Amino acid sequence: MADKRFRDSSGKSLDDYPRPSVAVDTALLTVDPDRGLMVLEVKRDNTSGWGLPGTFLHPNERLADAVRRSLLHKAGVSGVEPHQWRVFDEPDRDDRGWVLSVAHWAVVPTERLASRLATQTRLVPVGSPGRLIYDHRLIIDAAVNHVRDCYRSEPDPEGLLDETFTMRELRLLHDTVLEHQLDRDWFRREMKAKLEATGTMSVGTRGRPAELFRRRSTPPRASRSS
Amino acid sequence: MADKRFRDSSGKSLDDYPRPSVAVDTALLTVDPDRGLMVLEVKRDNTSGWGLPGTFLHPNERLADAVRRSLLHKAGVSGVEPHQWRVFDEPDRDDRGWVLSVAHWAVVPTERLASRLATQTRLVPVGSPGRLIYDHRLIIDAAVNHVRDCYRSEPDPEGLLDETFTMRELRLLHDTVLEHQLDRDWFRREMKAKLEATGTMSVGTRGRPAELFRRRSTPPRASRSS
DNA sequence: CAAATAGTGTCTCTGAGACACTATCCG
DNA sequence: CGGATAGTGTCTCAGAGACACTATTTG
Repeated sequence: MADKRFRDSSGKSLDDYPRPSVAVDTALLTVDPDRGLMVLEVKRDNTSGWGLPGTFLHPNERLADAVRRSLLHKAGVSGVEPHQWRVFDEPDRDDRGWVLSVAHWAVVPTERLASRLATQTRLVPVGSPGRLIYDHRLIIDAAVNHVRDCYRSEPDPEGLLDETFTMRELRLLHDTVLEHQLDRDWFRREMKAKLEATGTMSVGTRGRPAELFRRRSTPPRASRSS
Repeated sequence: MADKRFRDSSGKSLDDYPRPSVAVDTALLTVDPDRGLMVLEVKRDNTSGWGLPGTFLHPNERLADAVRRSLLHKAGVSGVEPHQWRVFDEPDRDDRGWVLSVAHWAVVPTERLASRLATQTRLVPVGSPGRLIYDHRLIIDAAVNHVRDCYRSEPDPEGLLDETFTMRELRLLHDTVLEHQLDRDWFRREMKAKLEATGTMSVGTRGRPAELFRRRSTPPRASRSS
């Protein structure tokens, strides 16, 4: 990249142009077994209403780090692996000035939200996110589409289940994400090839014990710690 | 978006943070019937070597407009509908300072490149783009993958052919883009349902005249992002 | 034992892909 | 006419989906 090739025909270079502010906004989803996909919203300061968590990019900060910081500070949520979506660049989308927003999405197991700031945040079904500005509704919809796409063919790609799980647990999760019941036989055939058998069996479950599986040994998503 | 919700816990607001420079870089592809997918590179000022065309975002400019401007000024190419890909945000990726780059891709019919600045630009096969910096190679690869994905199921979604065309012309284009010969029968069955028949026939072609088709009347590409 | 769930075998029917045949142009 | 391409009909075989049956647990 480097060098002067960005000088335009009038000879201007890097420092001659005003710069936009850059922000990140994130649709953080989770799965409620009963209510389906849920999105986290945060109370907006000095305003009535709710919105997606976001923040301005700090100097030399990575976008993914800004996302994690905003979720931690605004919602008390950690252990997030954000996915970048797209940049919103309408010049007048923010009345404070020229602000580009890089939209992100992420999914976490519901347990990760146990620590969330109860008065500052709320979890609502993705289908009825309340009154939000245009951008934010698009981000939620894109997040939902992405997650559904992922869960159509891969076993729990976002790691919402524990390390090992039964076929039934996996299928019920996919049922919830995709909002319709998947065929039991097809699901087993399709997913078995993409999982590792552990050899051990579930105990204490109703009915015949089921074999426990684990995700194919892709290093189970780095930075999953605290 | 608006409002003070971006103030962080220390009460800082929009104007208190240094801002990054924002640039756009574009992999502009075209199809050479003999050499396959080609990418346009521009000579870099004050440096030996070639790179993808790019520019800094002007005040209040849309990203897509910056892409069009850079392609027009640096390569003499017009009529481009850019697709946004992703943001490169490594803090030290540019040695002039903190520069975010929004990568884009686009495809144009080869005729559009007739006007290009011959000494300033070159067209090279996507498989051997020469020595480029890391970012740029990724952008080219992503562009190629996107284009191939598009052409797997939809008839000439990027509008590389004229308004009407024969099945054969369409299939040869897809063959070139996908780099393997598609089955004639399958291709016809699959694509016919997604095209409009014109009723008129090709003339002057070798063999039996073929029916001319046109793309389904979707308004021929309004500004789409993402 | 009844209910619930796991695991496996098998049947069917659709649709992708392959092939074949006819039609119609150019030279 | 011969070569090339268009257009359409038909055959086959794999795989999705449905169904059935057995196994093994809990209550």
